Amino acid sequence: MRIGELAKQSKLSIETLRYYEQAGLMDTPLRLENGYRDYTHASLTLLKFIKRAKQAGFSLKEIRSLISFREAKDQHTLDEVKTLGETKLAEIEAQILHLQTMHKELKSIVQACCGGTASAQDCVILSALEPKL
Amino acid sequence: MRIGELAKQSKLSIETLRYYEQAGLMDTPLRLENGYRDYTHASLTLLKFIKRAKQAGFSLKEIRSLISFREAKDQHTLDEVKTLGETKLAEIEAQILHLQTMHKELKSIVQACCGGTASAQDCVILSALEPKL
DNA sequence: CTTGACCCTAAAGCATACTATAGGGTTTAT
DNA sequence: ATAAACCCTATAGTATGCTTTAGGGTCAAG
Repeated sequence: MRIGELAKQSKLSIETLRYYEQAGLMDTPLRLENGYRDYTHASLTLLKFIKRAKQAGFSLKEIRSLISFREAKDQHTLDEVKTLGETKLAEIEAQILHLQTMHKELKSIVQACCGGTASAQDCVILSALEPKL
Repeated sequence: MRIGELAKQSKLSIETLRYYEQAGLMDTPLRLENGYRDYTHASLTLLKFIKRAKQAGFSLKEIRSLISFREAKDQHTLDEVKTLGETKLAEIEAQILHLQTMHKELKSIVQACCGGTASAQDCVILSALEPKL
C-alpha cells in the first residue's frame, strides 16, 4: 500500500507519516521501483498502536520506547513497561494538580468580579493580580 | 535600578527581562548615559503582576491584554477583564478534563499489569495499546 | 592597567509535534 | 499529449517561553 492509502486508513496526514518515519517511530518501509514507499498491514497496526498510546498521554519519545518493548517483548520485563506507565501516570497527576491549583485561584478572583459595562477602574480581578504591599 | 538588580528583586533572569521587553510586556525603559537600562520601582510592580498572572495560568499573550487593561483601566469595562478570566477558566477546565480522561484510561491498563521481572511477552499494557480486531 | 563583574545587541537554539513550502518526478485518465 | 492526482526530498515555519551563543562595550577595585 502506498502512503496515501495508509494515510487514509490511519486517519493521519501523509506528512505526519513521513514525520513519524523520520522521528524513528516507524521503520523505513520498502520502496517500489519508482521510489514510492510501500507499506504493509503491519504499518497500519503500528500506527493504530501509536495513536492509542498518544491518546493515553504518551509523548512520541515515550512511544518510541513502547514500540521497542513491543518489538522485542521477550527482551524486556513487565516492570520496564509498567514503570513507563506509572511514571506517565504520576506526570499526569502532577499536571492535573497544577491545573487545579490555577483553576481554584483564578476562579476565586473571577467570581469576585461583578462584570458589567462599568469601567475597569475598580476591577477586582486586576487588583487581585497586583502585588500585595 | 539596572537590570541585574531588577532581576534579583523579581527573581527572574536578566535574559527573561530582556525577553519580556522584546515581547511587548514591558515598555522599553529609560537608558543611562552608557546605554544601560534604568528601571524604576514600577517595573518591579509590573513584573510581580506578570508573575501572578502567570501563576493563574495566563499566557504571555493574554498577559499583554491584562497589562493593557491595567494601564488604561478607564478605557475598558469590567466585562472585558472578566471575559478574559472566564475564557481562561474554561480552557483550564477543558485541559483538566482531557488529562482526567487520559489518566483514567492509563490507570486502568497500568493497574492490570502485575509487574515483576518476567518477560513482557504477555504484557497487558502493551496488549491494551494494540488495536482491537 | 588589567581583571572581574556588569551591561549591550542580534541571532540562534531548545522542546514538541507537526505543517507548509519549494522544486521536481510518476502515474492514470482522457 | 496533457492535466490531475499522486509521490519524492530537503528545508523552513508554527507556537510558546525562554536560554544560549557570539562578539563586544563599561566600570570599579587593586
